[in-house]
Amino acid sequence: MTAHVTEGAPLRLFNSLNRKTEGFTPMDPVQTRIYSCGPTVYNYAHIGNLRAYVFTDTLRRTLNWKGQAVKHVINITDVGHLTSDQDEGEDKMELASKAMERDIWQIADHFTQAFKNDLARLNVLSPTLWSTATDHIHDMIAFAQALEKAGVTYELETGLYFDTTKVSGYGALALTPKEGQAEGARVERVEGKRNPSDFAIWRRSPSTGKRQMEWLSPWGPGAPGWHLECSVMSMKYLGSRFDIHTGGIDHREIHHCNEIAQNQAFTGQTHPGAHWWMHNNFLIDRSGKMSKSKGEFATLTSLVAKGFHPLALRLMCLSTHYRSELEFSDEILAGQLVRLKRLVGAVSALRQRVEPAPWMRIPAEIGFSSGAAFAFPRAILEQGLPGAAKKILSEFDRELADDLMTPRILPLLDETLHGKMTPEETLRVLASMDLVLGLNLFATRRSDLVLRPETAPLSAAEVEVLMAQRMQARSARDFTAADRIRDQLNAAGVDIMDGQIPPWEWRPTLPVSQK
RNA sequence: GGCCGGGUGGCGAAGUGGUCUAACGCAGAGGUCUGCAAAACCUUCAUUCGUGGGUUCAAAUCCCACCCCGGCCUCCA
Repeated sequence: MTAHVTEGAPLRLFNSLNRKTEGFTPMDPVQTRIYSCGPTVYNYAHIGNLRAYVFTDTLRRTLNWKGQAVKHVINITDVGHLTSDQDEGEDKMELASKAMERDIWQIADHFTQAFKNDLARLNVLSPTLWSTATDHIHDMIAFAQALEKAGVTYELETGLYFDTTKVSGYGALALTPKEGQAEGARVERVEGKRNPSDFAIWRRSPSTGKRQMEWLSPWGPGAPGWHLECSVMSMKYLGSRFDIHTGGIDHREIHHCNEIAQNQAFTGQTHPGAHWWMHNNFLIDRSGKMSKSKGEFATLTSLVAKGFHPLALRLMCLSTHYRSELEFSDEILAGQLVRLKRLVGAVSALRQRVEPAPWMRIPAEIGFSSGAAFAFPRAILEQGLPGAAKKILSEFDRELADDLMTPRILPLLDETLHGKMTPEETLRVLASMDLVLGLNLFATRRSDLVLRPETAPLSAAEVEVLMAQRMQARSARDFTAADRIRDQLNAAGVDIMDGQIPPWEWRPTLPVSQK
């Protein structure tokens, strides 16, 4: 086999460290190492959480598409962290455990599975490795001991703390001056902390009670600080220096600064660990349903219950650059679903006109990838394509290479469909693009995207009965009766499409019901 | 309060000095098709870029002020 590197525009990625878009050069010429901050599994992921993994997946697929294999690690935080700095020391995991009347390990397992299931529904490829925090407690203790030995820690009643003045350039990633921050403005101070930015490495269990999750340590029974696990697990699996660390933009100012400080103290070097620190922006819901603390938030499951297919959310995420805020509403999502239905419908129509061929196996095979480059599948798909196809693919490549400009890539799908290529050429171009977009255009039929809203007043069987009655009326040219049934079905959230297969479909539920 | 980022058509969203009378999608409008619709397809849809000043031959893009929105300073994607 020839080289793994595929020709194309040089990949440029935005690095939060210097807030600049830089040319990407992997440390290992054929494999890129990526670590993504994963969820704390004390509740279901809301759709804003999920945006982060669609971003990470797009990054990873882009590297694969451009010829890089990836070693991708996502962590699962199954250790509870404080809901507040109150002394009770109740943490999210413990609270969930009480609320659901199940032990904390069951809680973690339940929400871990739910999270992985959400990612699968969004067609997010599995990472090379899932890394669970509780599997690495002793690694964390050893790491914390090393920090202690390096002289960057101090002990308080509440645990072991990191002295952020002991590393040079603390907080550089945050771009904020250490002075002028209003410590205590919104937070209860931890008594004895030397600097406002100091953070816990090990949280000692309160003397008043035992946590469900606690471990013995040189600092007494307790639990590791949240920032510790990412340093430990990324270093364990990807080495003390790796290529890219991703996370939500809310991690940029604190969590990742702390992680960098730990990495620097541990290695005794100024290198932050990862070369690129990349952050996705938030998904904004003006209706205020993105706040877990208010108890109500949109999950993928709640969208499905309204009749929205998960891939519509994926398309929605891709319609905006990952560093921009994305406005969310059911209406916007409904628009994305329409767009996706049209794309899938167009692909299906083209497939009717093309003889089955070996290359058609490629889209499905990608789903099993745990990090391999897409050089081979791309070569198969793109072999012998005409100049027009090469041109549009190179534009696709150019936009993708420019810090993952997915919003400028989506129009190329339409351009490809409207182009002058043969059906097979068109499909092969789309298949190659979909290796990155992950919209699953080839394995999905329009009817797969149509889900019955839970609030629908009719069952599918009841709809079929009414459809048959309407068909009978139409045959008898009794259009008054036929239209009455159609009105009834429309009111029940069913759209009728005579002459199509299938001849009707569910419409997602929108807040203010409209057609 | 401090520090970041943003405000582009009905909605989402590209565009950061001239090719912008501003990509693309959704919605809307007109058309083809249809018993009529729907779906699909075709056409159309911002002389204008939060507000007010300024710089420049030239600004959505640079500068200043103001208004609004988001993030971080606490766990959070």
